[in-house]
Amino acid sequence: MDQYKELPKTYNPAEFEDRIYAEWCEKGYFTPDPKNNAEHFSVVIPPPNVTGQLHMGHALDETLQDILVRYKRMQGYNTVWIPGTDHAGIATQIKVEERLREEEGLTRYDLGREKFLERVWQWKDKYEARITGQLKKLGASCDWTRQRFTFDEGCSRAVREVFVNLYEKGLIYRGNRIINWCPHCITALSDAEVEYSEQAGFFWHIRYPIKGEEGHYVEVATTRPETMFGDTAVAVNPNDEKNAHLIGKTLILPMVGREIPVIADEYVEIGFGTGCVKITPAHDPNDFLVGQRHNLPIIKVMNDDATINAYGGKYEGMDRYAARKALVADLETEGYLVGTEPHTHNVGTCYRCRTTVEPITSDQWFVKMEPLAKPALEVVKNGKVKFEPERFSKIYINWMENVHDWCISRQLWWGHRIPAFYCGDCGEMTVSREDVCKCPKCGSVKITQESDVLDTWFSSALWPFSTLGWPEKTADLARYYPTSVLVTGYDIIFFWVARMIFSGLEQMGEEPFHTVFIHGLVRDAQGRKMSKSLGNGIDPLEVIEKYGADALRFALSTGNSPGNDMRFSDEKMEAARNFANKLWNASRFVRMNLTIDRATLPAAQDLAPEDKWILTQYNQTVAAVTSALDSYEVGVALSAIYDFTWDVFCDWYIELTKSRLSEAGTPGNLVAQNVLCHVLTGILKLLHPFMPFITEEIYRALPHSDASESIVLARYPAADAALDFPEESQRMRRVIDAIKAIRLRRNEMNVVPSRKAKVYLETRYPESFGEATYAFFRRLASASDVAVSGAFSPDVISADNAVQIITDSATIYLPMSDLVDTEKERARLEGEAAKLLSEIDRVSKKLSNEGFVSKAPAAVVDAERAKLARYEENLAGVKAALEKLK
RNA sequence: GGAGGCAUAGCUCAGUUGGUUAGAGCGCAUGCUUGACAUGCAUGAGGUCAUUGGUUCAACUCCAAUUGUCUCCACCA
Repeated sequence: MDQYKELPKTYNPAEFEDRIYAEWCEKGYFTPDPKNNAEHFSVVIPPPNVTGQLHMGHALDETLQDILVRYKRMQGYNTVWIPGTDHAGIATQIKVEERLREEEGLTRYDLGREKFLERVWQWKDKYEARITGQLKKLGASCDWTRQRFTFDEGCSRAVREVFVNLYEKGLIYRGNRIINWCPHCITALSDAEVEYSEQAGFFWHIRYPIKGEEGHYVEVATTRPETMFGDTAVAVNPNDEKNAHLIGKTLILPMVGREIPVIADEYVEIGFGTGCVKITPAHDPNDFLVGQRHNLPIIKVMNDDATINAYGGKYEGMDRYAARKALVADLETEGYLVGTEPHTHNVGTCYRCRTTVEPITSDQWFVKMEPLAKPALEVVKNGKVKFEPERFSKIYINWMENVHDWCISRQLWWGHRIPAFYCGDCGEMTVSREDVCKCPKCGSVKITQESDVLDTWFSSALWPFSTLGWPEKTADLARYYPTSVLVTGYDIIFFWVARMIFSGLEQMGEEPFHTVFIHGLVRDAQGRKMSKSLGNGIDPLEVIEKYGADALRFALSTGNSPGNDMRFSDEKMEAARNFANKLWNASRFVRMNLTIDRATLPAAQDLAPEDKWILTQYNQTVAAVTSALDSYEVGVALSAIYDFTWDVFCDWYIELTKSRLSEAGTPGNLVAQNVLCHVLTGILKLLHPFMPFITEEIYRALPHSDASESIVLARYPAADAALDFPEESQRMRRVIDAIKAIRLRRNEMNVVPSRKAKVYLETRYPESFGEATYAFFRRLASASDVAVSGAFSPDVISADNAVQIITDSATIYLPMSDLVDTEKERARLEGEAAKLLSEIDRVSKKLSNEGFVSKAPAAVVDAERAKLARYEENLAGVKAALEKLK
């Protein structure tokens, strides 16, 4: 066998991980065979932003996806995982601008739109390459022949198509509405892009003089006094007895001198503050609505960079905060300031640059959400799209039910330019799939394209079908849409998942995926969010370098339960690496004992009891792992593999085979080799989706009987009823229990392993303790010899010359009387008897409960009865032992 | 204001439809170079499963309330 080779003495992932990944790519394993007519399993990657590099959150996301993808691929599905990156409009533009400023002292305006965009494309190429490199390091089995970018030609065509579609249906409109404005990024933001944070501020109480009533004022309170330049009314609640008389009066805006009316609107809460609210339609979303109801003028007092404009009079040109300070001082001097009180409130900030956003009226493009939200709600409510875990569907529904129209225009340069064209002569606007050079209305060629670009999430929303070639009717689209599962963190349900769902439904008429598998955040060892500002981020590449990609993947998937955050620590990495090392060494041991060059599972009649036992355990593990993976319980699946590998296979089965392995050339030796090989190969396959590299490396070194040259293509194990041997498993269980009991007693008595003692086994199950098992006692229980009998006569072994151990299936005597303190021994036995008595009491009470016996399932009742019998038997044994002791 | 999560061993966390004596990793203790692994082997100590009540023959598990804690959404000038 040509792949057959030695495993190096130490586990050194760096030695083989890159090499193996390169081979996988070269062989094209990740590109699905077009002739494979099996059911499809398709996944699109949540495209990482080309702003930088992958962090631990990405590593978790990709690991989970790769586990599912590899699992399904091994199960024979026509599997594809489409990789790609996101152009990340604002985020990337900010990064490039920052670098431009730092390195060349330039702004984007210095370069101009075209030159600046060239720089961004250069940046994109660099970081996209870096990200794909990281994905490969991690072992992600993406189909790189299908790699995409949200701003590539195909995606751009898709974006344009969707935009025009929605526009033609009246679902995209242009309007002057209040939006969130980031004065630093100089662009509009959608609601989702605003993050609120508590900030300390003040309530300024200001009085507005009533016209014609010298000495009378209306008092209002505000947290943003500088917006008063844009006040166009003061509102009171018409049902407010205290203030109703003010309605219809005219006020004079202090410092400005403009006259504004007092209006009635129920939006004002009676009893809160003075009950009088200044209305600034241009700078507050609620005031904007009030303004619409009362046809109030909209006076915008700020420029795009949040400096005050001409409406601010002498404050013109000042920054909003400087103007606020100056204005408050002036109001105080002039006697308009009634008071200042500290106030903490939630302030909206830009999710990219943290600048406080300014609500501002502006001409922007919007997507009308109501008609889109309806079907998007429906598919989640009727289960066509399932969230895993289910609770996230509530969060989704709650958001979708309260969604506002989506502001999609951004005053940026980096992004999909809105396909609206304006005629310089007649002012006609044309929205078109093709670039417009001539005005369709007046024929003028003075055409300019809308300079705004689209929200980056507009293109990500199309990702599940734009990556498959839409709007072309491609084979991929027919085969892989809808995709099978979307894996992502709960933090982008609104930004992305929701928008993909309504976009998919609207454009494709079908939901973009059936399942949304949500995971939590990766936190640091103290449970804090990893962030740049805290500097507690951990670079996945550094971890891979130190421990290997497999260990990183293991650490990220073990103990991970869907939707829950997890902590990441060095400790976890060490545990992961130790497991990899364990597997490596166990494999090395198996490998060095092999003489066969092809493993085949022996016929049942040739198998030893321990073989049947391990096969049964293995089979149960396979069933547990597949069922866990089928329900996205990645952590549960992995822990089943871990336990089986370490505790069952390594700690027991390998030990149990050692005597047969030492007898070269015997039939038993060959059987042991074959079973070892079979089970180890099975472990590798079960584990491959989680730890792809080490499993591949070992797989190639084993003489397994699979036809496939790579474990990537091997068939995932399936539970097999023919491998269940309950009878033999039970027998083996008794032997193992006896060995453990002996070890325990010896340990309690501080007997060193080198001191051997004969084991006398008194048992009702002599068939469980056949001569073949004696070697196990010698090897694993420090037995010098073994004798088995239904009952030993007192002249063979008696209590005063032996330690007695009572187990469920045997009474064991160890002739080590010199080590026994009779008093201690009696105390121990009495303690055991007491414990058994209390258990017997508990169980018999349960069994004498009429309700339990009649209503509980028969199997449960039977189990309790068996338990009672066992306890009673053990108690009799303990009592007999006590008897003998005196 | 609305919604949701979490609360289990010293620490970090599992516990898949209610049913053995509630598990793991790390840490701790004791003993071991027992044919691969000290990144190891063996053995052990350690938990009233936050509190209270309810449903049930049976509750760590389901329901309600309470307390603590974290998060999301909305946002009152």
